[in-house]
Amino acid sequence: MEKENRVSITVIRRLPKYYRYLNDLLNKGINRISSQELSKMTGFTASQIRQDLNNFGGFGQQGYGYNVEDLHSQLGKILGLDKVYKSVIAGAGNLGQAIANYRGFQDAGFEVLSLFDKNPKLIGIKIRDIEIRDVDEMESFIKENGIEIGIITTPKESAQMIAEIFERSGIKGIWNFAPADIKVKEDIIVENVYLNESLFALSYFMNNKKDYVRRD
Amino acid sequence: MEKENRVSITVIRRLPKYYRYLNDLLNKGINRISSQELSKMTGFTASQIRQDLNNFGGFGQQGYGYNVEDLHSQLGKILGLDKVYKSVIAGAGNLGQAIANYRGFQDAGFEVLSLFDKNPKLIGIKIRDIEIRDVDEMESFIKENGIEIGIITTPKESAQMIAEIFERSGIKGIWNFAPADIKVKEDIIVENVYLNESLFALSYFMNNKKDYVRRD
DNA sequence: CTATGCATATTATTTAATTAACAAATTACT
DNA sequence: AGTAATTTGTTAATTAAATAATATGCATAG
Repeated sequence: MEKENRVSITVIRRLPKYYRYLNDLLNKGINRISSQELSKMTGFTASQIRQDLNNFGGFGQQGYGYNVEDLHSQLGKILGLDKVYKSVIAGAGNLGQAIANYRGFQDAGFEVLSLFDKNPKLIGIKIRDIEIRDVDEMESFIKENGIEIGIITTPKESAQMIAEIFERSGIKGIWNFAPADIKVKEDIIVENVYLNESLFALSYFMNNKKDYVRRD
Repeated sequence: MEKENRVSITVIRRLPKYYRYLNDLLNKGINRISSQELSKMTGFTASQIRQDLNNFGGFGQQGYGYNVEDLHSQLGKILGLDKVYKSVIAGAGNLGQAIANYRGFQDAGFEVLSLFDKNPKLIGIKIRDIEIRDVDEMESFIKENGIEIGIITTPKESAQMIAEIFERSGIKGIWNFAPADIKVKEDIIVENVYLNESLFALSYFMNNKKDYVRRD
């Protein structure tokens, strides 16, 4: 029961990409797609695509391919995008505001209920109806509103402290933009976005073109 | 000559992490480190760390370990961080401003010379001495100033158009934040930051804890 | 209603990545 | 100085991932 066949991380990281392309197809009104066509779009091999999808069940039909709408909705369920998540953002600087402003997240079911900051100049300001509150109120806000996701967009010096508030408040997942490792108890899911690491990789490839293979 | 032993992407993506930890050690005044200690810090196995580093040469010493300052500087060179890159940002919304504001990039040698937008309300405003200009001037600005890196923080609808301006202007690398695949000629390095994919992965793991293994 | 071709699901194979093992070099201790 | 304890570089073994192959089931055309 413990070690049921877990889906590998490499597969999981590809799912959002499939989802995005299926969404594009849906918007174009295309309702049928083969793994071969998906391969051309995504750059992954057809074989890999079929294997990836079969981790979660046989969504296709021999001789036909995949139904775009069905596969899109199935992947949405697998990714948990059929639910609505309540979230808060710690750090109301440009990055925090950028995330609060981004419609794409809202549309995918990630609702930002409040931003928090310690800068008195920011407190009280609203970003698209979302109020910036004092970080001292964050813990009680999270508890009272049943917030599940905490987003860290503070400088790295504050990241751990914020993470601990999240932990105390019962947050289930953390989306961390600070270039620091945060330590919280194991059952909290932490997804890091290390922008500097991405930039450094760009820099590396610019200096070592031989190692570069384009991946979308 | 063509297929000299290329370093695998998975290795390259770990280098920035090593670099970051070494930087931390440097700031702490620690001048010696073993692969085993690095393993504890980073979560990678000691064996993997030694193998990764040996792709680029033997930086360590048997019985001693690695000299922090030396390894840090070597990795910096490998990543191309010993140079200064001139860059511009297309899209002066919150995200573009966040990047322009972020000292960390500046410190790593990524200099933002200008932001560009089509919104007349933004044009002329300065972010930390960096002026926002009309996107119509972008091509000539890039050419005149020898800009090497173009950063895309526009909505996805404009991303391809911006990428084409970058291509025409002789940009060498593109850091793309728009959730869209951009098509440019093969010798331009493209590094994508797909924030929605990261968020979807977080969502997946929150719904499928069994598949989650923390990776820093 | 049947035959042909298409495209999946699934298994086998190959390739890549990770981990383990160990000889050689160095440090640190007695 | 001599010996035990470290710790690397490197090769070998193992595990994981990607690709290829193939049998099966549907769709479509006549």
